[in-house]
Amino acid sequence: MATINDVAIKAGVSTATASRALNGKSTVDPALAARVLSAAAELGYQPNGPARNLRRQETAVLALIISDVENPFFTSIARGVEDVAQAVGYSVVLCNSDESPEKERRYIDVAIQERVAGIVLSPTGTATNVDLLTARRTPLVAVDRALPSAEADMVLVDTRSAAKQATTHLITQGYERIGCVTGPAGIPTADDRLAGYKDALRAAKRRTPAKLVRRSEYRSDGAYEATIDLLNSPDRPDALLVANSTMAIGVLEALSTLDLRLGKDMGVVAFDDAPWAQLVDPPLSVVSQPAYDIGKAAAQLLLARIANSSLAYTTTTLSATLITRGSSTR
Amino acid sequence: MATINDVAIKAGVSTATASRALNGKSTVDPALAARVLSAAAELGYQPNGPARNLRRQETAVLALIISDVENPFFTSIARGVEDVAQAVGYSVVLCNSDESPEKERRYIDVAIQERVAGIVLSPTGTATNVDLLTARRTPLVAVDRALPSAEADMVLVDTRSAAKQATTHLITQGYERIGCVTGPAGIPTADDRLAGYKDALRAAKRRTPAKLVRRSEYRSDGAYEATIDLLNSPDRPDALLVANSTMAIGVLEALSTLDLRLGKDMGVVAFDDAPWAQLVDPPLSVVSQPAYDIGKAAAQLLLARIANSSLAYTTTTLSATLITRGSSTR
DNA sequence: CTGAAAGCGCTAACAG
DNA sequence: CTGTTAGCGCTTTCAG
Repeated sequence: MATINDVAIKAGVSTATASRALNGKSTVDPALAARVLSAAAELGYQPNGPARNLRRQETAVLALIISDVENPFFTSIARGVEDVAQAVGYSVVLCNSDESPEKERRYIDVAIQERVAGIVLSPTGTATNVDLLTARRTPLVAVDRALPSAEADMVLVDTRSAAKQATTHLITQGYERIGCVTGPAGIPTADDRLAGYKDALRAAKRRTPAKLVRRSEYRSDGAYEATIDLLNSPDRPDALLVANSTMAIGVLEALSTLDLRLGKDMGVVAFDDAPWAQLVDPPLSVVSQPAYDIGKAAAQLLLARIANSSLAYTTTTLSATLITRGSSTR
Repeated sequence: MATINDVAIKAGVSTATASRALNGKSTVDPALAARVLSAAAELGYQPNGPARNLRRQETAVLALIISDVENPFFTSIARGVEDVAQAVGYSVVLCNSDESPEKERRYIDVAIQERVAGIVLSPTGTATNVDLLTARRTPLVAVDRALPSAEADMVLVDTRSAAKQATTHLITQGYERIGCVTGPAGIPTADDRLAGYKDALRAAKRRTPAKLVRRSEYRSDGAYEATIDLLNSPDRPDALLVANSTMAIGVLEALSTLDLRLGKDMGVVAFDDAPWAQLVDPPLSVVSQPAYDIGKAAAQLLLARIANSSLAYTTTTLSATLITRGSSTR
């Protein structure tokens, strides 16, 4: 594999000049630069990234560690990050922690070892440990879920008030016994959405019976089981707030299993406007989160911090939007 | 940031010994090794990846370049690749080419420059150029879509015969005028599925009117437009074969816009068993592809080739399964 | 079993 | 504007 030295020899210059020419430094005689460039092209020269990174002590790579590649919410974030990063010449590598603190931990290690310029992370939960990152002053932006330590920028969604709003909507629509299917305790979004749900019931002077709440992993099969269990309980709810779109799939499957009509027998509002939300009958009411914008904002913050590490840490909170469709109307 | 030299000094040994101990070489006095390890822990030592990679002239990183992160088919492949790679200590970085040959090209360059150990690629189409890779003998496995050059392993699906089978099913169900909504010309899967569709019509001695075929990008909005156009044409079909699940969303939206009943007015079979396929009413008939297994097989082939570059190139073809549900029954 | 020393490919002082 | 040279942090001969 051709090295910069090969290019230099072929162009009849020193490696330093070759390097300068290849990197577009202005301080090179145009004629020499042209020779270098064509020599490089002829040899099919590709710079050696590790060598360059070692020497420069920096890389133009961002790591994006997300908790579930199969969730459209996170892939939208990924596109936001990617678009911003690409525009300024950074590459993005995507890592899937799969809601597993160990995998997350391993990817954080890899990111440190590869000396990425910065990390966008959706923490798996309270077990997330970013001490390594803060100790090393690796730029970090947390998305979707807050980090206990404030040593990072964060881009969040006002998920609690959105949950409250969605629940209030269900109340207004005349549902009497509203339940909630949410994610595991310890995941901020799961807890916040549950809290918002309770806020709404409290504001409406309703009791908030623990019997109407179920938790499971953020997965459709878990949500299916949880919903079946909930709907078979003596005090079956007549509406549900569901904490994400993956879970919504399980919930809707459960309704189908039990032959309950969406909207009429069971009002449903779910977080995340999945691509299929309007295909079910009646269409699914959702809390739409600005996933792409989250990714964009996160990448911008990260790049800003890479450029200037002394910036104050910020928390950006974006708004979610309730979109009411047929599934929450009788 | 602590280097291996700091660790060595703290442990009172040479960097060579520190390196050996850290890498678990057997030829180190256990007592010294222990000293090194604890020194490393105290200093929070993290190896410098670029330096190691530079010296070793190899990395334990695989690149996975897929054409659409938002398509569940590709994210399933990603999980397959990841599970196999993780198990043997390789990391996987995911790159989203977004069906764009330029982005794909850029990511291939990045992968070469970072000297990844190997690449799993779902080519964007005929424009894909892997000459750089073959010239450098970078191990490469193509998934989902064949590469013209045979200088790579491939893991494919018998998509043409699956398309034929699906179309034959629609014929058997009594649909008279079967159309096809597929992807852009030049993308092998789009062309193969169309070819399989034609195979079936020919086998049934039916004419294959070009009027019943529409192409668009592999996206829901494109498929929506294409379907509206198709269904507004004088010879509206009464059934459709749809080339992937992203397009299926657009097709189903179009049916809804035109107030056509799925199954009854318009039979539909789509490729890919998306998570939501059973939620629509009636449930969507699909051609289910073994995406996770594709990823697994691809990673295994890639690792085998990394270990032994002289292996013969292979093409693995997995089978897709037709799953008939309500959307293809009157 | 351990240490000294070389060198992976590149960039950035520093001279000229 | 160009060349020489040092060295990024690590692994790996090669001696001892």
